[in-house]
Amino acid sequence: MNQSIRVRYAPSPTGMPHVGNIRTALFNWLFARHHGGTFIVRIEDTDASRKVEGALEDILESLRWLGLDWDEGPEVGGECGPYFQSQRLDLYQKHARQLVEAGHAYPCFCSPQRLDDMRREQTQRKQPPGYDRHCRELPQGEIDRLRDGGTVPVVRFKIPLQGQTNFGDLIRGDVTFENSTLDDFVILKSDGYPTYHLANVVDDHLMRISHVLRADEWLSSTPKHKLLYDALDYKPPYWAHLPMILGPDRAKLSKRHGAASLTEFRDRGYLPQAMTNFLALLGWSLDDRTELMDRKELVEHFSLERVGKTGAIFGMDKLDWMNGVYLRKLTTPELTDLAMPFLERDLASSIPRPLDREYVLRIMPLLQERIRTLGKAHLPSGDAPSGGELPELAEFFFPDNLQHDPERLRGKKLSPEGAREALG
RNA sequence: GCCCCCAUCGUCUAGUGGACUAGGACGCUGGCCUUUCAAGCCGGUAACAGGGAUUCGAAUUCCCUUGGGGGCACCA
Repeated sequence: MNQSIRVRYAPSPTGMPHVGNIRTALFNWLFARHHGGTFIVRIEDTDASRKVEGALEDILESLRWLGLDWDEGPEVGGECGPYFQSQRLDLYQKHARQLVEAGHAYPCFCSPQRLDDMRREQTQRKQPPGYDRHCRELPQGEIDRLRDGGTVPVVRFKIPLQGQTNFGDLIRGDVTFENSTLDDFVILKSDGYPTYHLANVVDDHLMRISHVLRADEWLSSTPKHKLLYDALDYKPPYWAHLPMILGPDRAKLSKRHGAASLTEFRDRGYLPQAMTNFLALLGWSLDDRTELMDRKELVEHFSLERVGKTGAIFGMDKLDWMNGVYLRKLTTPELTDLAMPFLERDLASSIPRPLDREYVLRIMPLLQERIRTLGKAHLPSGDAPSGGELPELAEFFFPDNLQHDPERLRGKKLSPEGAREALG
């Protein structure tokens, strides 16, 4: 047991986790398991307004589905709890206060209106948008006056006016930012909640996180975090920014990419072992030929050194192929058990329910070698069907539905009667 | 607009100065097998973004250009 390796997956419950989010969770989990370390789940719910009902359950369910068990976090607790940031507000407030007292942060009374106007003007003049540090050097008397006047300030971090901030990244190498390009970001909002930056740094330190494995999109906020660690006199963790998973249009994965949520893949009939294997190969590889690996092999071989730097498009074709491979690895009874709920759900309604498992078991060998998913796509987004959906292929063997089939089957010689005959 | 990151087949990738006439996989495609389809097996298609530099020798090192992505909120 390596006591020093502690990593976390820190999702925000603002929606369904997509494959990019879960790939990050997977890499953290693989890294922890490979090193005999600890995998922690922490919920970053510091924005009440963006909270989505059911998102938390969806996140945990996605992790469970893939078998990514966590050692500390929701439902299991742990010595560094609570694991919901909304239950740790006093800690962040204490740290914010401490930073103000040490001269690393300051209260800012600027109104949202003023900030908005300022940004709009900067953008118009094609200047980089950023806070103008209006409140950075307010005299104490002025601060007291504004506070007494009822304005609740935010707390901003003081970025050094000169110099540069440098940090190492296990995947990217050395990265340097000019401090002049960073602005005095908010660490504590006026409602008393911390922003991501503060909460993240405070918690990673308090939870003794050794390695921060997160998506590339965070790279440009890392200098802020580094500065925060320095100001707090905390030792920063090792950073490893993972290449992003992109949509077919090469852009960051988002809601409009439809089929990206994990539970949706589950509902369409993808196997968790196929999903895990496929996701592991997005940004990581073992060598020049090994592709099919089970959970145990992935844990055994995973290493940060073999994580790439290039963003990867989430390509459905290969996932469909791989799912078919895993489907074929199952024994026929195993497959039948997994398939029954999907058939009950997706077979034409004209076929009487409940389905006869014995019959399904008999036709399954004919289906197993050609299916790619267990269910049908139900996609409003209109994704192209994979062409290997079990219910569609299985309908051929249910007489009630025969009249609809002839065109769909490429084998023209085989009659439905012949098919049933072939079954013995 | 500014800052940061990245750059090998359509896609996922191997490759860390010579073993590269650039390897594997998906996809596409030809064949075999097979009563059909599929699966399986065998084969084919297809890439080092461009330009300089370093070197006896660059996919591999450096610089520039171009391209792509990400970030720049009292969101994470």
